[in-house]
Amino acid sequence: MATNQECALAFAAIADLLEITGANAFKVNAYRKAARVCEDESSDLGKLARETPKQLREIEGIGESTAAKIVELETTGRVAELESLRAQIPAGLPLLLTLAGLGPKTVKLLWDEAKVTSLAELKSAIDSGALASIPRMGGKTIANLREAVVARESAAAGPTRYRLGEAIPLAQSILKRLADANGSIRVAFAGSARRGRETVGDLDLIVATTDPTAARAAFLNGPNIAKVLAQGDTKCAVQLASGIQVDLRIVTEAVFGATLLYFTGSKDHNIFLRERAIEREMRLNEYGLFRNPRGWPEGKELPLVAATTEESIYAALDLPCWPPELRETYTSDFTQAVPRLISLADIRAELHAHTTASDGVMSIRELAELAKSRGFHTIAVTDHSKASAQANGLSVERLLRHIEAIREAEVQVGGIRILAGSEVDILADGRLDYDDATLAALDIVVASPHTALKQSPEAATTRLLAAIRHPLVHILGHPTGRIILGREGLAPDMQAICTAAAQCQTALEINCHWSRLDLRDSHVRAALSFGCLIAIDCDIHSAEDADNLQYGITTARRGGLIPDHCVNAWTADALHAWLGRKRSGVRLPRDT
DNA sequence: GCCGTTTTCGGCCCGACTGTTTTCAGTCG
Repeated sequence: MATNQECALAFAAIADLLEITGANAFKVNAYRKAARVCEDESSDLGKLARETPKQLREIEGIGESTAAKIVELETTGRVAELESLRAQIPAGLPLLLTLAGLGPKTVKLLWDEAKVTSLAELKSAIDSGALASIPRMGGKTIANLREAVVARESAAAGPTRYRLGEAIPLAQSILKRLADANGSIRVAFAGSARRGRETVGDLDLIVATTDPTAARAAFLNGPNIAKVLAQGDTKCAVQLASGIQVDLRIVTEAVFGATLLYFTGSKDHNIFLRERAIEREMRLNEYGLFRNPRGWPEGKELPLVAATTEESIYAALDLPCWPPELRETYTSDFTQAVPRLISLADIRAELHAHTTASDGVMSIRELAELAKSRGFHTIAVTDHSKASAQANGLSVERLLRHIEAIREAEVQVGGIRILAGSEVDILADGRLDYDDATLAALDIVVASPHTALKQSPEAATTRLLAAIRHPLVHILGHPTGRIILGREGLAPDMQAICTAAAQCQTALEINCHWSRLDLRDSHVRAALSFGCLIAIDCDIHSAEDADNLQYGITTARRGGLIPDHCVNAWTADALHAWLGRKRSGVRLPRDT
């Protein structure tokens, strides 16, 4: 079965190979866009290809040819065009495209003129001096190539990505230095980090300043810079010792919004905006939106329409101001009304937290005080169940004593509801780690998979459905168990999961830790389309985990979540009524 | 290859920086 990721990889590979052959650039772009769209698509492309292939064409960026290739991949496991391209082009060439500063034109040049077909051959061609006679191969270019080869050899295979929770603190520390520089007025990070993608390839920073020289110096003289990649008047780029590339744009305050808009992207959103500007006889670039009437004299300055804020530019284009998290291809229509997305301020309860009773570092009281300080009306204490022995999971006897301690703490702390709960393991076969009588003694049950995370999609689906349909379970915790850039986790049939979760009113969790973000954004979109409830929880083990809420919120916003569908955003009455419904003996579907 | 109140052809976003060049091609975002 072809996964969305496999479809994306196939299209990206076709794009790379076509590019090396010198194919039409728009055709190459179309394949690249198809790859991006496949990666972000929330429905299962393989399933669509099997059952309703016509629906593939309804996806923006998927046309007749790419839809046929998805069907081909699903039914035959291969794409003939990709195999044909691979037969024509040496297998080592696409890797060369990942070298810094090396693009398709140069790869083709090296292949044609120096018979370079692999990284090893490139290296020996550099060392032997064979490149010197090739047009446009000066000393500087060859030296840069040598450096890029060394960098590629020392790095792991493929380009490195960084998780959101690793990248954003880094961005903020550099922004602080820029904000402190003489003349600074505004600073911001943009790019995929601002859009909230779960991993980012680089960081894009913007500073509005009256003293560009000071901003530039503050940036280039920062700590941990391994290499300066570019240093112009308005644009600088460095590579940090950790490997991540950081780009900086230096602008005036008057154009800050236009620059922020442009560098936030996505690429596809920018193209949409610029095309919309053209339709209205305007031009959009990173310096602003300009009137561009037909017949305007060449070279004469265009009249400015808007530039200082993103809002003013969207307004001048007759568009609602789109939140960064939705500026992606999966927003099918940017002219529609913007949903009132959930935000940090909406969250009023934390429903997944651990204490020293299992593997947390805080006491019940400390947890409760932390939750109060955030203005929450409810905190749930959900320590691990007995199967999680590595996390000091609680036996039934310990759990019962823990419940008493929670009741006492609630009285002592005051001013906040402290729920007695458990993060109960979903065993590999779908049974829960406590019996029903024990679970019934709790106020809230979060059921999560922790082991057997490599089981088949079919087994995972059966397992998770059993937990979702269990009348005593409120929340399915980190449903796939994936670790970003670490492990794939379970791959259940999300359609079946969402259908059951909506029917049973069992909430699906977005686990806020930046290494999890599970559900992921595309799963949130799918879940909402089925009418599911969503929980956004920090899975608190220590106080700083509470700060991960921002990443869960960003993921929720990328999924289009509105407060009504998030149990953590409900009033205390609404939340406790929902929790109580599953404790009141109301029959819930278990076998459908 | 995709797309469509200029639709089945003919467009397709726009600019900065680098290096190799004397006016521009390639890469990148």
